Amino acid sequence: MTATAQAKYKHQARIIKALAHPTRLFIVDELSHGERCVCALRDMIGVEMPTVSRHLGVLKSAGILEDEKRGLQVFYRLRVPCVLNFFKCVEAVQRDDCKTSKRTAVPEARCSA
Amino acid sequence: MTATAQAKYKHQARIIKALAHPTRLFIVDELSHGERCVCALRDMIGVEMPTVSRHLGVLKSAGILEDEKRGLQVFYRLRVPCVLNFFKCVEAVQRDDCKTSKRTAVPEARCSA
DNA sequence: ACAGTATTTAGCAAATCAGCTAAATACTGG
DNA sequence: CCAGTATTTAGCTGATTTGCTAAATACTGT
Repeated sequence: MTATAQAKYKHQARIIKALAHPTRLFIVDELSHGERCVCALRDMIGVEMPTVSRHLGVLKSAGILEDEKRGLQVFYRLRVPCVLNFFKCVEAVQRDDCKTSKRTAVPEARCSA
Repeated sequence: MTATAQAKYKHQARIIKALAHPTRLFIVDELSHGERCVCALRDMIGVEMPTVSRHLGVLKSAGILEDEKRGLQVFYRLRVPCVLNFFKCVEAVQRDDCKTSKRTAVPEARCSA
């Protein structure tokens, strides 16, 4: 593996790693319905504010979210909605279908994410 | 967040976390071209065999890879090819486009992963 | 300016992860 | 069965991550 390839995978891993946490997946899922302030997310998730803030920071610095301060509150929203499609593929992994094998006549449409 | 929702996100996070490492991304990318034995991957990656084996184990137990032993060698292949589409979306995050904003006339096709 | 609210930053302890070496396991050929 | 090769498992150390509390920062309304 060349040095440039290694740098590429490292950068990509950082983005995927930002999604690799239950709380952050919930946040992304929730923000797919529209922007939310930190306090609203904290109420839904049920952890302390600093913890939510840190998770949001991870997603933001990965480039997945963007924020906007309005008054006292900071609102976060999805910056790159295509991450929602990750869910479809993850479900495919869970369902045990969408395999390479030809014998399963699984419609590729369901596995496109 | 309900207990069942929490369990769902936890399981999904485990799958995504399996992909969240440069070496494992390389492995997935490489296996998109066909099955490979552990020794071939080790040569390409340049780390010790046990390390490669561990990475493969992580991907396998997440349900992303499957393996088949033939003689002395173990061959790994993608079990759920849709994970390859992750790369497209990750590139979109890197490119800074595919945003929610309407002003960028970005074709959604490129952002579908 | 002050008091109060929303958020972030700092710093700590527990848990998890990544790579290594050494040892165990699985298979092949003689 | 024995020697040799491919792979996995165990066990260690250092680095990273997570969630917490306490403190700092940013803004609003009076």
